[in-house]
Amino acid sequence: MKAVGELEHLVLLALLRLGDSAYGVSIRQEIEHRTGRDVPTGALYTVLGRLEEKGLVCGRAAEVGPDRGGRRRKYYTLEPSGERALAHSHTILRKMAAGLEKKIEALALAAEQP
Amino acid sequence: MKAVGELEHLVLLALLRLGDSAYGVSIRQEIEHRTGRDVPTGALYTVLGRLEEKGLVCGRAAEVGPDRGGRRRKYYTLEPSGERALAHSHTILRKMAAGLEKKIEALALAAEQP
DNA sequence: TTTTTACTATAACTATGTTAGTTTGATCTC
DNA sequence: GAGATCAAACTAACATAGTTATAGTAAAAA
Repeated sequence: MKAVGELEHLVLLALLRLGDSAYGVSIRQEIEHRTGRDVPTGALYTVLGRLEEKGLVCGRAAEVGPDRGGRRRKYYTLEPSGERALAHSHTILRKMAAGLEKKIEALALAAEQP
Repeated sequence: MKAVGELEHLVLLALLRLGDSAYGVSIRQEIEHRTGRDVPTGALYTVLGRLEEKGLVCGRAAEVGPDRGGRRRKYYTLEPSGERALAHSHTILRKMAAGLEKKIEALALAAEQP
């Protein structure tokens, strides 16, 4: 099985987290608020489109628009193949980092210092 | 700070693990044995080259050749900026996956079933 | 009817990953 | 000492993933 890219990985995690309420804006916020990683909106929609093409996620337009103004949301959910891809990539990284957690945490702390 | 790619991430983790003894072949084996992810040798050398260009790792040719036959090894070590990049990418992923470990493990187990 | 709000979309580009080889330099066998 | 063969690094061309800058859609508010 193929491993997904870095941003794809984050988006799949966001979908797992958000469940029913995952659409462009909420996905973006979830990633940015939780990790601080900037996700340009264009980047997000292109990866969502590619994940959909690959059959890893499924997107459907909402019945009604947002509370005030605005285009219809498009909600995304994980497909079984998306769950597998996520689990696969996650597992590879976990295995490779196993036992290094302390070291990596020390590096992260060191990087914060002036 | 920029996040590194998926294979770059794995290579940086391998360097942290292997310390002094990291060169093309040992890096490849470390990743494959530990995770099962296939790393074509060509792919590995191109990412090592690119990580070196970016200043995240430092490569030096070994003084002597291998035990029997063969071209000189080129040993790689992490530069401070490489340690920071690794810690950064690792932390983003960790934050995004925090609290989902059980769910992801369940998905991984489900994927193994027939 | 113009502006503002809330959202999705995309083309063109840059960066990362892969494939299918080639090259280098040593040692072994004859 | 002329291949064979081993251990390793390298490369060009291609494929996939990520980013930028910008545009489009649809509704409510002014």
